[in-house]
Amino acid sequence: MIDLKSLREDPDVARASQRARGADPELVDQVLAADEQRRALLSAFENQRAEQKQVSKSVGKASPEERPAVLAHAKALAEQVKAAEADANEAQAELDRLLTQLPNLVLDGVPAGGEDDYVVLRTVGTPRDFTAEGFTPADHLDLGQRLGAIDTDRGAKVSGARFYYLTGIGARLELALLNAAMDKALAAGFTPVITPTLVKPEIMAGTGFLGEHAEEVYHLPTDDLYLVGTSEVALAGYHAKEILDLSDGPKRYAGWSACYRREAGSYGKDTRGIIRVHQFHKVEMFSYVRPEDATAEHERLLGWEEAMLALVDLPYRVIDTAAGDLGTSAARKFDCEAWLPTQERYLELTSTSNCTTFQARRLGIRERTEAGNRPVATLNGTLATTRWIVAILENHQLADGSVHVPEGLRGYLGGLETLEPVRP
RNA sequence: GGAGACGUCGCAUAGUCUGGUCUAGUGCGCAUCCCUGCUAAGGAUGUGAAGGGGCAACCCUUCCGUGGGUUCAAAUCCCACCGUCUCCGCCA
Repeated sequence: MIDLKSLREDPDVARASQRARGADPELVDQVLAADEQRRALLSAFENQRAEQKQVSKSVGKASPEERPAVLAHAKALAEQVKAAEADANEAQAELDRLLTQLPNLVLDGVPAGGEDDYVVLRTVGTPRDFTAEGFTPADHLDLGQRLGAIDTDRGAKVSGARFYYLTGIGARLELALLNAAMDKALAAGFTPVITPTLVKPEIMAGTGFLGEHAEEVYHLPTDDLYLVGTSEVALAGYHAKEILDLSDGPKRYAGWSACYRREAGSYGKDTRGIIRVHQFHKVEMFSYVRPEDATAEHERLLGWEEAMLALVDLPYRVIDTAAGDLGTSAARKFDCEAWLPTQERYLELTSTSNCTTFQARRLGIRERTEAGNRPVATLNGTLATTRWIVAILENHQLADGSVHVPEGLRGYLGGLETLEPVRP
């Protein structure tokens, strides 16, 4: 949710933001109109209510002779107030409805346009030349099956398409990755957290995932709970309705959780292997910072992501996501994409978003300052996910189907240097 | 799953039976000031949140776990839900 007061003062910023996202700038004016309506009806209600309270109070003091007249007056007022309140509530609901449709304001410098209008900030590392090495790389599923690491057939048998088992070295590899990520986070001063993965509607809505992309989220109607698509949700909700003290610097949490995504609307996309799945694990960084520190924190989160990519020795690029491809809550987003040899394309491995005060305002997360309480800024970023296994297997494979273990991970795999196939 | 108790302004607590003077009292804590010749004691004032109006001083509305209801009027009465605790049952 964006700030109504600043929207009133300077609606052009919001209109420009909407245009950059390829969204409708008209929505801004609808919000402003609804706000005006709401304030008018609210004032009317409050004035009537104040009068009613006065009259009501005088009932007790009235003499027996006056009482019937006063009571009648009070009764009439009560009717009016009830109607006025209903009108004011309706106007408030309409404003809320419109306001929650408005996504966060994009920051200056974010490229305008849609999914393909990203800007490449840098490219790090060099993809291997498999032609020069004299063999055709196998894809991650072939490699994973030969290593006895990935079993998508049984995943489909038990749970359906886009489910999988990680077995043997596959399971160990995921634990190694996530443990490495947790260690990195710990070293950077994050508090490790294992989060709930089922959350209440208000938390899911507060993080902005029930807007346009509500279809992506699993919902359990019997209990009215949502399965999180990332621990960002639970970590954003962690301090909901709290007033924080950020005088000692940002509050940083590293969440470890399973993540669930319906992948609605991605039929036929990335159907092979474990690139796009309904359930995976992730270590996620989450920061609560003062609004003026958000941009610097965003750079720091990106830095820690790149350090993780360096640890597993993958070639990647960093992109500045275009406005139209930002989530509802994000004001800016950087993705790190690793090179995927068999598809000759880059694959998103991490994503870090600066949500400015958007989530905090919805969730009621504030900090106390001299000038009063104000919403904080929230940011998130990926440190590792199950998907990283895809890039690690493909980029570090050898001609015989074995896989070289990047040095940074060996300590988490009992010193193992090579993953050996268990079948041809 | 069954039975019961409880949920009040940072913390503690009064108020709920018997609806109106609750504009929610008191203590602690905190802040500012005063007094005091001293690592003490005392005194005064202030002390939450959200929203609205006003150039401003300031005023108004809402909030007593949440949401409904009864009533001219609800912290107080009724209903549902949530949470905490105790006991019993069941089970890891």
